[in-house]
Amino acid sequence: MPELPEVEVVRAGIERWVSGRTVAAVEVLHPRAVRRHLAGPDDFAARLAGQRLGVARRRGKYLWLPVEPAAGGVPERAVLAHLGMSGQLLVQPQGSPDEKHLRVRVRFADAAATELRFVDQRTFGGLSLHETVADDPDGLPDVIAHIARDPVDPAFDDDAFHAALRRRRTTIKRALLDQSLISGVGNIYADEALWRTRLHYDRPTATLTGPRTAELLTHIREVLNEALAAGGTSFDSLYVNVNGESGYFDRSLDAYGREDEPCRRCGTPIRRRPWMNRSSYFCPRCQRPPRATA
DNA sequence: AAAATCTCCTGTCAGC
DNA sequence: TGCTGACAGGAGATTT
Repeated sequence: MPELPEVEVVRAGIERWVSGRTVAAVEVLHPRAVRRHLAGPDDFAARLAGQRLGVARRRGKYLWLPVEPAAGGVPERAVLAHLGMSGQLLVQPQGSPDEKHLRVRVRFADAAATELRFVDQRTFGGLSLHETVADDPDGLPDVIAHIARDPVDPAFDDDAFHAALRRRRTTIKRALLDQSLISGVGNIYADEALWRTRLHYDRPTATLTGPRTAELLTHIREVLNEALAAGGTSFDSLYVNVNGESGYFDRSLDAYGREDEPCRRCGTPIRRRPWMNRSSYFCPRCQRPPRATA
């Protein structure tokens, strides 16, 4: 459920409360939470101890903390975090009761009486330590080099995105969820952006014109920025910022989760369709299905 | 080789 | 009351 706006809210909280601090000790309470760290939980904890963490960065739904190099220069390692479906990064007072699904605890070597906690009910998310892409000033972890830039990144290439859509033999919502084409968009904001653009989720990407792709990108950016301003979207208490608070963008959703409720443009009841082991919400009048799909 | 499908995981809720 | 199954769904792994 955390998509770009939710992860960005968390990133900002981590930057404020964690960046610049030095790790004292790491406690892994569930090995699955560090499974992407192939050398194992003990190695993860040992390599992190004593390291000073730099400014928190984000690409799409991934966020990371560069490990500050001892001798200056660009970072060579970074702590990568992905929230998966239900992951939370919380900054909590030391000694406050452990959360039920606490997976990793990071203590710091300073006087601030807070610690970083990774809490994850479904353990789809996790933490890991990686080498960075050579000479990357932000310390991009090598394992996410294949993740495309996200649409709020100034370096996102709109024309290249359109060319990629034309080249692909797939449908638009699949493409929006493909993080190697555009990152940060998940099921909720894909449905919202498609509704705003009046595009059906099964529209073949090869049929999109330049102006139509441009419109879609505009709406994607708008919905992401509006959600960010609202502190993110939350349907339950699973998505929270580092202080445990939920955003309120769910009140502003036009399509997602609104089955049988009237379309805010035309009044037609919003429909839900099973789609790729999840759901697609759309207005059957504003978002007409493509003519020639099988 | 690109595209589609499978799979991991735990909790909630509807229905009986 | 308690069981069952559907659903939530990101993204790497596997299959087509």
